[in-house]
Amino acid sequence: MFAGFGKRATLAAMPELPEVEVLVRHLDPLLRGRRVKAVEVRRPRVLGPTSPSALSSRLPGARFERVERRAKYLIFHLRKGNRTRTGASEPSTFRLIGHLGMTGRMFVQPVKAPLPKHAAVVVRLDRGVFVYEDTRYFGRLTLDESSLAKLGPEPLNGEFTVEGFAAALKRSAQAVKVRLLDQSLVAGVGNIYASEALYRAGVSPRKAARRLRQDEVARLHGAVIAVLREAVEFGSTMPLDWSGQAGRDGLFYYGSAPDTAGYEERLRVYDRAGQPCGCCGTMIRRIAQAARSTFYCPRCQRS
DNA sequence: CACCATGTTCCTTG
DNA sequence: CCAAGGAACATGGT
Repeated sequence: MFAGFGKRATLAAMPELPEVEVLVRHLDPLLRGRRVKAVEVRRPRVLGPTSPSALSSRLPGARFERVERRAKYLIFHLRKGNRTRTGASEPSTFRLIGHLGMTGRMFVQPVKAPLPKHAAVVVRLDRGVFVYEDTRYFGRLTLDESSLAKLGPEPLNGEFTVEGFAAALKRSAQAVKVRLLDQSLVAGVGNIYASEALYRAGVSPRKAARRLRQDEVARLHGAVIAVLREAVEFGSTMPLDWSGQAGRDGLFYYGSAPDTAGYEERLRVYDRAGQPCGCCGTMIRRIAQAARSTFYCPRCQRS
Protein backbone atom coordinates (compact mmCIF):
# COMPACT_ATOMS: atom_id res chain seq x y z
CA MET A 1 0.00 0.00 0.00
CA PHE A 2 2.58 2.54 1.12
CA ALA A 3 6.16 2.27 0.03
CA GLY A 4 8.79 2.93 2.64
CA PHE A 5 6.52 2.75 5.64
CA GLY A 6 9.10 0.83 7.60
CA LYS A 7 9.19 1.23 11.33
CA ARG A 8 7.44 4.59 11.21
CA ALA A 9 4.17 2.80 10.73
CA THR A 10 4.32 1.71 14.35
CA LEU A 11 4.33 5.23 15.72
CA ALA A 12 1.19 6.23 17.52
CA ALA A 13 -1.09 8.92 16.20
CA MET A 14 0.20 12.43 16.89
CA PRO A 15 -2.40 15.01 16.10
CA GLU A 16 -1.24 18.49 15.23
CA LEU A 17 -3.21 21.17 13.40
CA PRO A 18 -3.52 19.37 10.03
CA GLU A 19 -4.70 16.12 11.58
CA VAL A 20 -7.30 17.98 13.63
CA GLU A 21 -8.44 19.94 10.58
CA VAL A 22 -8.99 16.77 8.60
CA LEU A 23 -10.81 15.18 11.52
CA VAL A 24 -13.09 18.21 11.87
CA ARG A 25 -13.98 18.08 8.18
CA HIS A 26 -14.75 14.41 8.62
CA LEU A 27 -16.87 14.82 11.77
CA ASP A 28 -18.83 17.91 10.80
CA PRO A 29 -21.17 16.29 8.26
CA LEU A 30 -21.55 13.21 10.47
CA LEU A 31 -22.57 15.17 13.57
CA ARG A 32 -24.46 18.08 12.02
CA GLY A 33 -28.11 17.86 13.05
CA ARG A 34 -27.63 14.84 15.32
CA ARG A 35 -29.38 14.89 18.68
CA VAL A 36 -27.76 13.59 21.86
CA LYS A 37 -29.70 10.86 23.61
CA ALA A 38 -27.29 10.02 26.42
CA VAL A 39 -23.70 10.48 27.52
CA GLU A 40 -21.47 8.04 29.36
CA VAL A 41 -18.22 9.23 30.94
CA ARG A 42 -15.81 6.35 31.42
CA ARG A 43 -12.75 8.42 32.31
CA PRO A 44 -13.72 11.54 34.25
CA ARG A 45 -10.18 12.91 33.98
CA VAL A 46 -10.69 13.80 30.31
CA LEU A 47 -13.47 16.22 31.26
CA GLY A 48 -10.91 18.47 32.93
CA PRO A 49 -12.62 20.79 35.40
CA THR A 50 -16.06 19.81 34.09
CA SER A 51 -17.87 17.32 36.30
CA PRO A 52 -19.53 14.24 34.82
CA SER A 53 -22.84 15.44 36.20
CA ALA A 54 -22.45 18.84 34.53
CA LEU A 55 -21.92 17.13 31.19
CA SER A 56 -24.80 14.73 31.77
CA SER A 57 -27.18 17.56 32.51
CA ARG A 58 -26.04 19.68 29.54
CA LEU A 59 -25.67 17.24 26.65
CA PRO A 60 -28.75 15.02 26.47
CA GLY A 61 -31.40 16.64 24.29
CA ALA A 62 -28.91 18.96 22.63
CA ARG A 63 -28.32 18.98 18.90
CA PHE A 64 -24.96 19.33 17.12
CA GLU A 65 -24.99 22.38 14.84
CA ARG A 66 -21.44 22.35 13.50
CA VAL A 67 -17.86 21.41 14.30
CA GLU A 68 -14.93 23.76 13.85
CA ARG A 69 -11.23 23.86 14.65
CA ARG A 70 -9.07 26.29 16.60
CA ALA A 71 -5.36 25.36 16.67
CA LYS A 72 -5.35 21.71 17.79
CA TYR A 73 -8.75 22.00 19.45
CA LEU A 74 -12.11 20.81 18.13
CA ILE A 75 -15.07 23.02 18.92
CA PHE A 76 -18.50 21.39 18.87
CA HIS A 77 -21.38 23.84 18.66
CA LEU A 78 -24.59 22.55 20.21
CA ARG A 79 -28.07 23.94 20.66
CA LYS A 80 -30.58 22.94 23.25
CA GLY A 81 -34.13 24.12 23.62
CA ASN A 82 -34.83 25.00 27.23
CA ARG A 83 -38.38 24.92 28.47
CA THR A 84 -39.44 27.86 30.55
CA ARG A 85 -42.25 27.91 33.14
CA THR A 86 -44.62 29.37 30.59
CA GLY A 87 -43.97 26.41 28.35
CA ALA A 88 -42.27 28.52 25.68
CA SER A 89 -39.13 27.19 24.10
CA GLU A 90 -35.95 29.20 24.64
CA PRO A 91 -33.05 27.84 22.61
CA SER A 92 -29.58 28.18 24.08
CA THR A 93 -26.27 27.38 22.51
CA PHE A 94 -23.13 26.09 24.12
CA ARG A 95 -19.83 24.62 23.03
CA LEU A 96 -17.96 21.44 23.78
CA ILE A 97 -14.18 21.68 23.50
CA GLY A 98 -12.13 18.68 22.38
CA HIS A 99 -8.39 18.06 22.33
CA LEU A 100 -6.74 14.82 21.24
CA GLY A 101 -3.65 15.08 23.40
CA MET A 102 -1.16 12.68 21.90
CA THR A 103 -3.20 9.55 21.37
CA GLY A 104 -6.81 10.67 21.21
CA ARG A 105 -9.28 9.81 18.45
CA MET A 106 -12.86 10.86 17.85
CA PHE A 107 -15.31 9.15 15.53
CA VAL A 108 -18.91 8.15 14.98
CA GLN A 109 -19.48 4.42 15.04
CA PRO A 110 -22.49 2.21 14.44
CA VAL A 111 -24.71 1.54 17.47
CA LYS A 112 -23.96 -2.16 17.47
CA ALA A 113 -20.18 -1.86 17.06
CA PRO A 114 -18.10 -2.74 20.14
CA LEU A 115 -16.57 0.20 22.00
CA PRO A 116 -12.78 0.52 21.93
CA LYS A 117 -10.84 -0.48 25.01
CA HIS A 118 -9.90 3.07 25.91
CA ALA A 119 -13.22 4.77 25.24
CA ALA A 120 -13.19 7.82 27.50
CA VAL A 121 -16.53 9.43 26.62
CA VAL A 122 -19.42 7.81 24.76
CA VAL A 123 -22.18 10.03 23.37
CA ARG A 124 -25.23 8.15 22.11
CA LEU A 125 -26.95 9.96 19.24
CA ASP A 126 -30.28 9.61 17.48
CA ARG A 127 -28.22 7.94 14.76
CA GLY A 128 -24.93 6.28 15.72
CA VAL A 129 -22.55 6.75 18.64
CA PHE A 130 -19.97 9.50 18.97
CA VAL A 131 -16.85 8.15 20.70
CA TYR A 132 -13.84 9.90 22.14
CA GLU A 133 -11.16 7.31 22.85
CA ASP A 134 -7.66 7.98 24.13
CA THR A 135 -5.14 5.37 25.27
CA ARG A 136 -3.26 7.78 27.46
CA TYR A 137 -6.12 10.07 28.45
CA PHE A 138 -4.03 13.20 27.91
CA GLY A 139 -6.71 14.77 25.75
CA ARG A 140 -9.91 16.56 26.73
CA LEU A 141 -13.62 16.73 25.98
CA THR A 142 -14.91 19.50 28.17
CA LEU A 143 -17.17 22.49 28.68
CA ASP A 144 -14.20 24.48 29.97
CA GLU A 145 -12.99 26.98 27.38
CA SER A 146 -10.09 28.50 29.32
CA SER A 147 -7.34 26.93 27.20
CA LEU A 148 -8.66 28.63 24.06
CA ALA A 149 -7.93 32.05 25.53
CA LYS A 150 -4.19 31.44 25.66
CA LEU A 151 -3.87 30.59 21.98
CA GLY A 152 -1.98 32.80 19.55
CA PRO A 153 -2.77 33.46 15.88
CA GLU A 154 -4.16 30.80 13.56
CA PRO A 155 -1.54 30.03 10.93
CA LEU A 156 -3.88 29.38 8.01
CA ASN A 157 -6.36 32.24 8.06
CA GLY A 158 -4.28 35.42 7.86
CA GLU A 159 -4.05 36.07 11.61
CA PHE A 160 -0.47 34.89 11.60
CA THR A 161 1.61 37.78 10.24
CA VAL A 162 5.34 38.11 9.61
CA GLU A 163 5.42 41.28 11.69
CA GLY A 164 3.81 39.67 14.73
CA PHE A 165 5.96 36.59 14.34
CA ALA A 166 9.15 38.67 14.16
CA ALA A 167 8.17 40.67 17.23
CA ALA A 168 7.44 37.52 19.25
CA LEU A 169 10.72 35.88 18.25
CA LYS A 170 12.73 38.95 19.20
CA ARG A 171 11.65 38.68 22.80
CA SER A 172 13.22 35.28 23.39
CA ALA A 173 16.69 33.83 23.76
CA GLN A 174 15.29 30.31 23.53
CA ALA A 175 16.07 28.08 20.57
CA VAL A 176 13.69 28.85 17.72
CA LYS A 177 12.46 25.23 17.59
CA VAL A 178 11.34 25.44 21.20
CA ARG A 179 9.58 28.75 20.52
CA LEU A 180 7.64 27.22 17.64
CA LEU A 181 6.00 24.82 20.08
CA ASP A 182 4.67 27.73 22.14
CA GLN A 183 0.98 27.90 21.21
CA SER A 184 0.78 31.60 22.01
CA LEU A 185 3.30 32.38 19.27
CA VAL A 186 1.51 30.47 16.55
CA ALA A 187 -1.27 28.05 17.41
CA GLY A 188 -1.28 24.52 16.06
CA VAL A 189 2.37 23.67 15.37
CA GLY A 190 3.59 20.55 17.18
CA ASN A 191 6.83 18.64 17.37
CA ILE A 192 6.63 17.11 13.90
CA TYR A 193 5.77 20.20 11.87
CA ALA A 194 8.19 22.37 13.86
CA SER A 195 11.11 20.30 12.55
CA GLU A 196 9.60 20.21 9.06
CA ALA A 197 9.08 23.98 8.90
CA LEU A 198 12.63 24.74 10.04
CA TYR A 199 14.03 22.36 7.45
CA ARG A 200 11.96 23.92 4.73
CA ALA A 201 13.10 27.38 5.77
CA GLY A 202 16.76 26.35 6.03
CA VAL A 203 16.99 27.62 9.59
CA SER A 204 18.85 25.80 12.35
CA PRO A 205 16.53 24.64 15.14
CA ARG A 206 19.24 25.57 17.66
CA LYS A 207 19.44 29.20 16.69
CA ALA A 208 18.28 31.62 19.38
CA ALA A 209 14.89 33.02 18.38
CA ARG A 210 16.02 36.63 18.73
CA ARG A 211 19.02 36.04 16.46
CA LEU A 212 17.00 35.18 13.37
CA ARG A 213 17.56 37.65 10.58
CA GLN A 214 14.60 39.27 8.88
CA ASP A 215 14.90 37.04 5.83
CA GLU A 216 15.00 33.94 8.04
CA VAL A 217 11.90 35.05 9.91
CA ALA A 218 10.11 35.59 6.61
CA ARG A 219 11.16 32.19 5.27
CA LEU A 220 10.16 30.43 8.49
CA HIS A 221 6.82 32.19 8.55
CA GLY A 222 6.11 31.04 5.01
CA ALA A 223 7.39 27.54 5.75
CA VAL A 224 5.10 27.10 8.77
CA ILE A 225 2.09 28.00 6.66
CA ALA A 226 3.23 25.84 3.75
CA VAL A 227 3.93 22.64 5.70
CA LEU A 228 0.62 22.88 7.55
CA ARG A 229 -1.36 23.67 4.41
CA GLU A 230 0.24 20.84 2.46
CA ALA A 231 -0.40 18.41 5.29
CA VAL A 232 -4.08 19.35 5.34
CA GLU A 233 -4.28 18.83 1.59
CA PHE A 234 -2.49 15.53 1.89
CA GLY A 235 -4.74 14.33 4.70
CA SER A 236 -7.81 15.39 2.77
CA THR A 237 -6.91 12.96 0.00
CA MET A 238 -6.93 10.01 2.39
CA PRO A 239 -10.24 8.19 2.74
CA LEU A 240 -11.20 7.69 6.38
CA ASP A 241 -12.93 4.54 7.56
CA TRP A 242 -15.92 4.50 9.88
CA SER A 243 -13.67 4.92 12.92
CA GLY A 244 -11.98 7.98 11.45
CA GLN A 245 -8.77 6.19 10.58
CA ALA A 246 -6.94 6.66 7.33
CA GLY A 247 -4.84 4.06 5.60
CA ARG A 248 -3.47 0.95 7.15
CA ASP A 249 -2.42 2.53 10.42
CA GLY A 250 -4.63 5.55 10.67
CA LEU A 251 -1.59 7.73 10.17
CA PHE A 252 -2.35 9.87 7.18
CA TYR A 253 0.64 12.07 7.83
CA TYR A 254 3.10 9.25 7.32
CA GLY A 255 3.77 7.46 4.09
CA SER A 256 2.95 8.93 0.73
CA ALA A 257 0.14 10.51 -1.17
CA PRO A 258 -1.56 7.69 -3.05
CA ASP A 259 -1.57 9.65 -6.29
CA THR A 260 2.04 10.79 -6.12
CA ALA A 261 4.29 9.24 -8.73
CA GLY A 262 7.20 7.40 -7.14
CA TYR A 263 5.57 7.45 -3.71
CA GLU A 264 7.82 10.17 -2.45
CA GLU A 265 7.79 10.39 1.32
CA ARG A 266 6.17 13.52 2.56
CA LEU A 267 7.98 14.29 5.81
CA ARG A 268 11.53 15.35 5.04
CA VAL A 269 13.33 15.18 8.37
CA TYR A 270 11.02 14.04 11.13
CA ASP A 271 12.02 10.60 12.44
CA ARG A 272 14.74 10.33 9.79
CA ALA A 273 17.87 10.39 11.93
CA GLY A 274 20.72 8.65 10.11
CA GLN A 275 19.07 8.91 6.71
CA PRO A 276 20.51 11.15 4.00
CA CYS A 277 19.02 14.60 3.50
CA GLY A 278 16.98 14.63 0.32
CA CYS A 279 18.67 17.84 -0.73
CA CYS A 280 22.39 17.43 0.06
CA GLY A 281 22.83 13.83 1.23
CA THR A 282 24.16 14.77 4.66
CA MET A 283 22.90 12.52 7.45
CA ILE A 284 19.83 13.87 9.22
CA ARG A 285 20.57 14.43 12.89
CA ARG A 286 18.40 14.04 15.95
CA ILE A 287 18.92 16.23 19.00
CA ALA A 288 16.92 16.80 22.19
CA GLN A 289 15.48 20.23 22.88
CA ALA A 290 13.22 20.90 25.85
CA ALA A 291 12.98 17.13 26.32
CA ARG A 292 11.61 16.70 22.78
CA SER A 293 13.23 15.27 19.67
CA THR A 294 14.29 17.65 16.93
CA PHE A 295 15.36 16.44 13.49
CA TYR A 296 17.38 18.56 11.10
CA CYS A 297 20.02 18.61 8.39
CA PRO A 298 23.22 20.13 9.79
CA ARG A 299 24.25 21.27 6.33
CA CYS A 300 21.02 22.71 4.93
CA GLN A 301 20.17 24.33 8.27
CA ARG A 302 23.44 25.93 9.27
CA SER A 303 22.33 29.35 10.38
C1' DC B 1 13.11 -4.44 32.93
C1' DA B 2 14.28 0.26 31.39
C1' DC B 3 13.46 3.66 28.33
C1' DC B 4 11.04 6.27 24.68
C1' DA B 5 7.09 8.78 22.46
C1' DT B 6 3.43 12.79 21.87
C1' DG B 7 0.87 17.96 24.18
C1' DT B 8 -0.39 20.68 27.96
C1' DT B 9 -0.21 22.28 32.56
C1' DC B 10 1.89 22.99 36.67
C1' DC B 11 5.80 23.77 39.70
C1' DT B 12 10.32 25.39 40.65
C1' DT B 13 14.30 28.07 39.88
C1' DG B 14 16.76 32.12 38.47
C1' DC C 1 6.61 39.77 37.57
C1' DC C 2 8.53 36.97 33.89
C1' DA C 3 11.48 33.60 31.29
C1' DA C 4 13.05 29.14 31.14
C1' DG C 5 13.54 24.39 32.43
C1' DG C 6 11.73 20.20 33.91
C1' DA C 7 8.31 17.01 35.93
C1' DA C 8 3.92 14.95 35.71
C1' DC C 9 0.14 12.89 33.43
C1' DA C 10 -0.96 7.16 31.37
C1' DT C 11 -0.05 3.69 28.39
C1' DG C 12 2.03 0.71 25.09
C1' DG C 13 5.81 -0.34 22.03
C1' DT C 14 10.66 -1.61 21.60
